[in-house]
Amino acid sequence: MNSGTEVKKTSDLNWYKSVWKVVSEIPSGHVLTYGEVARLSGMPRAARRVSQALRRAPRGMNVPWHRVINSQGKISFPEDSSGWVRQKDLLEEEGVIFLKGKIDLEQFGYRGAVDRLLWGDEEL
DNA sequence: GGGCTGACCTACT
DNA sequence: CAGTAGGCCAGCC
Repeated sequence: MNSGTEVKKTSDLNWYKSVWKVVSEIPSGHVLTYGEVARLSGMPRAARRVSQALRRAPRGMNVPWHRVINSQGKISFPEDSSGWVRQKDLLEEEGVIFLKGKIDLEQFGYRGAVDRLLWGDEEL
């Protein structure tokens, strides 16, 4: 039999797949934070790892990486980078609104979407 | 094996 | 609301 060290590697790859799946489930016009994706993937403390998983995502999978932002409601790229512009453009095309460079997570985040489904727009 | 890095998070000031 | 500090996890040198 093989040693247990190889199992760990498989486990990591398996987790990456979970991340890609979770991100792919994000509906258009909505966003999730890295922390939420990490939690939904079964590793609440691995928010940092999510960014790396997204970078390693295969092109053919069509993972909507742009729908993942940081907990401040902002894009986690440097503002002078092309990635920042690209992500902002993609989100705005889906109807996401930037206010002072930030996205209102109560409105476009997962929690906000659920709240509107349950309560409507009254408690805004 | 030790230390640095990163598309991060939370808590505190 | 903005800035700082400590913590977390895995990949890379």
